[in-house]
Amino acid sequence: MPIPSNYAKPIRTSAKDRAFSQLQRWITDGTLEPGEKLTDAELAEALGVSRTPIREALQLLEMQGLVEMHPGVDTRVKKIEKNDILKLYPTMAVLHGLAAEAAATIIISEQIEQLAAINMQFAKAIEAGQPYQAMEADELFHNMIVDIANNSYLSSFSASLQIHIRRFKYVFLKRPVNATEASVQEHADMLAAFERRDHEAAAAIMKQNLLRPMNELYETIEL
Amino acid sequence: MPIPSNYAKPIRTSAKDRAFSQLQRWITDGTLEPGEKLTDAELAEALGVSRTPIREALQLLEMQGLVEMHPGVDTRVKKIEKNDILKLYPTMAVLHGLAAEAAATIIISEQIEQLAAINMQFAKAIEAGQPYQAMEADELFHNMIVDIANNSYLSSFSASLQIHIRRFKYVFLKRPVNATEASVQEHADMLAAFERRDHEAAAAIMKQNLLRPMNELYETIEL
DNA sequence: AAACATTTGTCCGTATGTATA
DNA sequence: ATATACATACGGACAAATGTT
Repeated sequence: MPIPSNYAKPIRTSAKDRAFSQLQRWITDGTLEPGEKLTDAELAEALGVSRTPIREALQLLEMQGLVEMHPGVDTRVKKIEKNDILKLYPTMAVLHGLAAEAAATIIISEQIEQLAAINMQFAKAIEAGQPYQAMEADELFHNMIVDIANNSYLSSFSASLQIHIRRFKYVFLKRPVNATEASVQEHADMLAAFERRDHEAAAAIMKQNLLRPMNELYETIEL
Repeated sequence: MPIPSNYAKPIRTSAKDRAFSQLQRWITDGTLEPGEKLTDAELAEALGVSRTPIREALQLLEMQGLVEMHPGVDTRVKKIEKNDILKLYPTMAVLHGLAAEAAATIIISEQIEQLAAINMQFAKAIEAGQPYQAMEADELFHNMIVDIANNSYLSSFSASLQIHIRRFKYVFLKRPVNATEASVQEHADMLAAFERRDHEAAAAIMKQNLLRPMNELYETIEL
């Protein structure tokens, strides 16, 4: 019996990893609310495992800043404030700005085409009024550039921030935010900068692509 | 009996925290070499605790990128390459650049004076040929600016990168690198930018203050 | 003030999985 | 291919610490 060649090798997923992913999702999408108490025994029963993998997952989430543990007292989902948006986005802006700058000098035309295709999906999702799909396409676009930059430290920080930003949107907007067409244009401009190997312009556009939505979001929430 | 007012409240430090700090130190200063195998049972005995807190500490170190765990196989100190310097420093540069930019608008004169005092200690250490003290003063200077920026995400990433950069120096140079007087001048220029609330200049100088040593270090190692 | 209830922290035994002979 | 040795993953019980009644 022929085995599909590109069959994903059965990644051994530990109970700890499953618990980590599940809890991260629940915290990100607001199922577990900010400030909510987390008892490991309870979560262990809910996920059908012992306390050990739950504890380990919680400790990792604490390091990621999604959970706060008070030894001997309790463990809670970390709170998040409106003001955090003014810390999350500028940090992401400089990181992705660096990613764009680094990517500009090593990106190949095939990758630029792929990015253009993703941007088209992004535009379609916006036009069709599908905010969730739009958000995913936008993240895909940014993540591909981060990957191309080939900087593991940058990638790690970016991934962590993306989780926090996603949570921010879900907690304060109850749904993915509507992306604007301005973002589509900025993406296109960025690709043009890539084509002429203009790393400074690419970085500047990338920063703008994050700081503009920040301001829009900030005004939306303050209503 | 009067109790010292600013007596540090006896922080309850768990075995896991102690193990984490100790292992992080050992990895950073090169006591535990890149690629070295880490057996939890062995470390547990060495630190006088059970395997549980060791395991937990190792998982946190893995998330920080200092350790790599291969389930069912082994756990090793993550390797580090010369090329990592070209990833570490630019990332730190944009983060600290943002810190300087943010700090510039909210820093108070008293803090600028404290920074000037730290910079003087930095200069003295260089002149006296004390590279370790110089490195510590330099870190103190940068960390104070990061603190002033008041961005927890930024602080977290910066602290993590600082560990990796320190490790890089110890692994490849076997000792703290000699800081140059150029750095002292850049620090002074930065403080001048703070005083006139010039956040753009502050950010630019900060980036330069990290990218210049990167290039010097890179050339030194390639010898 | 002291004992209690709750929750986290630690220990160690066992099961499971991987790589090697 | 099978067995064996080794290290990790998980589970459950116990200990310690905190805040409260």
